[in-house]
Formats: sequence, structure tokens, C-alpha cells
Amino acid sequence: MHWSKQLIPTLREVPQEAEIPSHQLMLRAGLIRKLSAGLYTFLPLGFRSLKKVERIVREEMDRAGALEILMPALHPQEIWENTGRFDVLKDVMFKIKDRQERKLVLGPTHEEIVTDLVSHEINSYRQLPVNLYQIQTKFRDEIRPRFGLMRAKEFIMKDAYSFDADWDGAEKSYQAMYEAYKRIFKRCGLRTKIVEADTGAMGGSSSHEFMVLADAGEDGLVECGSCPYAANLERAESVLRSAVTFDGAEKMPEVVATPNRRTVQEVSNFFKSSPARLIKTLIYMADDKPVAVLVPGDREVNEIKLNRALSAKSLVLADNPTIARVTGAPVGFAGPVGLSLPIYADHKLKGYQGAITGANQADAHLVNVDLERDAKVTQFVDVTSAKGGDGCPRCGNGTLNEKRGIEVGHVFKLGTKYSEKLSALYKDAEGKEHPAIMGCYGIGVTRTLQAVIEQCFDTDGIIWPITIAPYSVEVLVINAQHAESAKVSVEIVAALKAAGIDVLYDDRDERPGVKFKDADLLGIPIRVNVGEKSLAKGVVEIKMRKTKELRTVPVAEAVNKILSTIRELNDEING
RNA sequence: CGGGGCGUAGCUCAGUCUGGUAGAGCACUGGUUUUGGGAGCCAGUCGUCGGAGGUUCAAAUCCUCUCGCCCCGACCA
Repeated sequence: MHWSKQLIPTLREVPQEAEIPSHQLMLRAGLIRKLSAGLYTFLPLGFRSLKKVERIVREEMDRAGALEILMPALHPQEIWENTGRFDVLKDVMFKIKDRQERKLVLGPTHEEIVTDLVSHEINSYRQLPVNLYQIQTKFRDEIRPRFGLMRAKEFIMKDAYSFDADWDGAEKSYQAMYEAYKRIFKRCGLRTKIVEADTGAMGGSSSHEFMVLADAGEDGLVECGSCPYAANLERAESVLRSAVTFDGAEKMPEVVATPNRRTVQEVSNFFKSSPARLIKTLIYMADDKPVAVLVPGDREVNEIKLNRALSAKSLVLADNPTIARVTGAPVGFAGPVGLSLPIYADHKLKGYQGAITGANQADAHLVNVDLERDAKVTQFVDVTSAKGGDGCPRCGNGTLNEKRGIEVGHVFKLGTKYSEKLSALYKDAEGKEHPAIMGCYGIGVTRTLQAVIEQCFDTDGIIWPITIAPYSVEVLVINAQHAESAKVSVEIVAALKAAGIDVLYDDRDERPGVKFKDADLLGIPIRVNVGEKSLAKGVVEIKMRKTKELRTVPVAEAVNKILSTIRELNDEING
């Protein structure tokens, strides 16, 4: 393809709307353009890479035995009401009506739709297992779309759904997808970290996320320095490394006047103690009933964990009047001692002695508190997030490191949640009916594309892995008006095309500097410079985008050299 | 939804405080010289200053309302 006939609107300057590298580069390299918040057009270059990612996904899903289908993006609202998920997801779904006032939604995911399909088409254990997948546009009314394709209102997802007759089979299906995902991301040139994750609105027993480590990632995670344990912060467990006994451990509680010291910072400053010595008491309304939640002063409540621990349908922090009523003190002075509420203490507080808590009276705190001796803890639960420096919950001696990641894939063990509600039943050999056991598996295809860029760039631009680069090779003629240069360029381009290689030919009548800058920005892995000076010596230059290595090769050997270099780059990724 | 920032040429931005004929660089068009890392010169095109209303002799600038975009948070698969 001749550059002069392509649409590649590169930007010299960083657009104001973009903050993170991958978003800036996608705009600058002319891959995408914004229509509105969270809605993007793929320009030719971006679309080419997108299709290459899709192709890898498709090849690996097919290889794993999954069957490609295509489901509608428009769904009757009713089917979502049948599983009870309309209430869970109604804020994230776009809701519309047809001309007959029938209620429809734009699909944010497809568990209901595929299960409905299977309920009609699969009846016997002989038809199982089956794994159906699609690559399709999803719609989610995000509260805050962000960072270009990273979190968009409309995006392309590969979603797969497995149905098995028994739990062993379901486990095998899950493992097959897990392995397929590893291959997919590897082939895209991504380094991913697989972490244990929360299942959220999807439900089910357990799940793993495929994370691309990047500072711009929206998810926090921890990984153990000495064993394979890694988990999303929403779920991660950890062991406390710091002390749980403090000065005054053997003494009895004592009220100390702390006028106007409410926050952890103020109180710990007042006592000249570390925040960890404080026990923070928060009052939550769990299904409209007040409960006390205790966490170490230097920790925050992880509401996802709290929700799970209490199995509450609704969970909100109590308002100030409620706090005053149930603790008998203004906000800032609540404590567990003498409190007549259910008390849920984070397990990191186990063994806390000599601690400082609110005294449940205005302007006062208690010191020398021994939590288990002095307060009636209803239950110890895991309700705080792990953080870097904590101990590993698995191997015991490792230390957790905190990282940020972009979630590009998520695999879930769903069990029978959907198959029961939508009657996706099969008959076993004895003719008895059972709900199929399900798994679901998602890859954010458009997000993956951006994640690759977030992981592969330098100060000059994108550095595409050859497997998903818009073109494998860029031929750059230094001076388009120099007849010999143009002739050699065209010959090399034609020979590469004949060998089945994607080639971009920068034939523009621009100054060399402009073309070099654009080439680096676009990040095509292999660049061939064809110029008067090197032709005089009978050679052309092959410049590697990633390593910046420059090789000169005789014109006659150029095409073969390029082809072998392409093979090397592919082997590097797939090998 | 709460907090913060921003909307002026295709892009990046100045001008707004202190009201007085709308600017720069890049891009674009034509010409010319130049051709190995974002060229020089000459000439030119491009604006409902996000929108509506108000104050004023006069509004990009002051006031009110509104729309959009970005960031942080809440929330979220």
C-alpha cells in the first residue's frame, strides 16, 4: 500500500484529550479518532491491527475446540429479568424501546442469550461438552469512560461460554480456555500476569484475570516475590507483618480526652503513635441494619470483600445521625468497646493489644484496648485490601508486591447459576435431567490492542510486535523524486507483496526527517530505507524499530534478508 | 453523582484578571529553492471565540443558564 493513497493522519503534537501513552500514541499514529466520550472510529491502520488481534483470538479459540457463533447485540429486556440480572446491571445497560414500545437492551455481555440458545438446542449429555464463542460489539453505559479504548461505551469483546455435563468436564473446559488465553496474549506480544479475581456481577465460584502490568492500569494487584500467588486487590488475601501488641498491652482500657481529634491522622499524632496502633471503627448499614466494621488504622475497608463477608444485598456507610445514635458519640469517636451492634473485625486485628480506639463519647478515645478481651467481636472477617509489604497468604514467607494492571481477559467458573434459571438442562444416560455446568471467558479485544501499545512504546512512538503490526514492513524512499530510489523501492515492495507480506510504502514527497519521524511513530517493526547515497554503494538499509539496529544489505539480497528477519521476529514471539 | 481542570483556526496554544476592529506556531493551497532525522523564502486560505440569554455605546473578555471534553473519586464485567 502506498502511503500517499492511505489515510494515515499522524499528529505532530500530543492531543489535549489524551493522558496515557497508549491513548496519545493511538491518536498520534492515526489509529483511532474520537466521536464522543468512549466512542471511537478505527482508522485504516488501527483497523488492520484490530483484525490481526481478532484473527489470533479466532485461531486459538478454534484450536481449543470452541465454536464461533454470532449473537444479537439487541436483547429483549425480559430475558435479563428472568435471571434477576436486570436489577444488577440496569445502570450499565443501554435501554431502548422499539416502535411497539417493547423494551430492549443493548447487550453488555451474553450469558443469558447463550444459555437461552443452549436450553433449546442441547438436550442430551451426548451433545456435551460444547463451547460457543463470538467476537462482537458490547455496549456498556460506563459511569466514566476512560483512556480511549481502555474503558469505552462500545467495545469489541470475544466472549466464550462452555457447557459441561459434570464438574470434572467443566474444570477441563476452564483449563483449556486458560491455556488458550495464555497463547493468545503471547502471540499478541503481551506479557501478562494471571491473578485470582473477584467474580463480581458475573457470579460463580472463582475466576482468574489476565493482567497487563502497566502504571496506567485501572486495577491494583499483588504478587508474591517467592511463590506464584498473585491476586487482584479486590480479592487478595495477605498476612500482617507488623506487630499487633503495643505499649500498654497488659493494662486495662483508660479514657483519654482527645478534644477535636477525629481522624486517624489527628489521633495518632495526638498519641505520637503509628496509625497501625489505632482500631478504626466504621458504621455500615447492611441491608438497612447498622453494623460496626473494625479495621487497623492504616488500612481501608475493601467494600467488595465486606459485601462478600456479610452477604448483604445493600451496603452503605451510615449517615452521621445514625452514627451518633448507635455509638452515642459524634462522628470520629466510635469504638468497639461497649458497642451493642454486630461487630465485624478484620482478621488482621486478631491479637490486637494495647490498641487505641474511639470511646463512644465526644472528644475521647480509649487506650490499652485488648480487642478480644474488651470488645464483643461477632466475627473476624477479611475486609481489608492487601498491600505491598504484607506477607504472602500461601507460602507464608514471601512478601507481596503491589502493581497496577490492565485487565485484558477474565475466565470464570460459573457453575449452574444461569443454566438453572434458564433451564439449560440435559438428560444423562439414565434419562435424568441436570443443569449444564458453565464457564464463561472474555477477552477485551479492543482493550488488548491498546494494552499492547501501553506495553510497547518508546519516546519516538509505538513498537508493534510483528504479529499485530498494521504492516510488517515499511519501505521508505528517502527522496521520492530520485528515479533510481523510487524504482528500487517499488521493486522491493512488489517482491514482498508477492511473498505475502504486508508492506507500507512511504512514497510521499516529504523531507526525509518527516518520514523518519512518522515511521518511528507508526512503529512498523521493519523499516527499509532506500536512498541515493546507499544505492551508490549498491545497498539499502534495514532498520529495526525495536532495537534501532541498522543493517546494510546489497540490493539484490534485500528481499530475502527482510523475509528472514520477519521470520526471526515471529519466532521471537511464538517460540 | 461529588471534586478539579478545560472549551479561541484542522492540531498545540496565547489573548480573558484590567471590555475597545481575533492572534502565533504547525498543518493546508500556489510558487520557489532544498532533499539522510519534524527545511528556507514569497504569497494565500481557514474562526457562529462550545451554545443561549443578559449587562454595556462596545463582550472571546463581565454576569446567568446550558452543552461538551479531560482528570481524581464514588461506581463498574
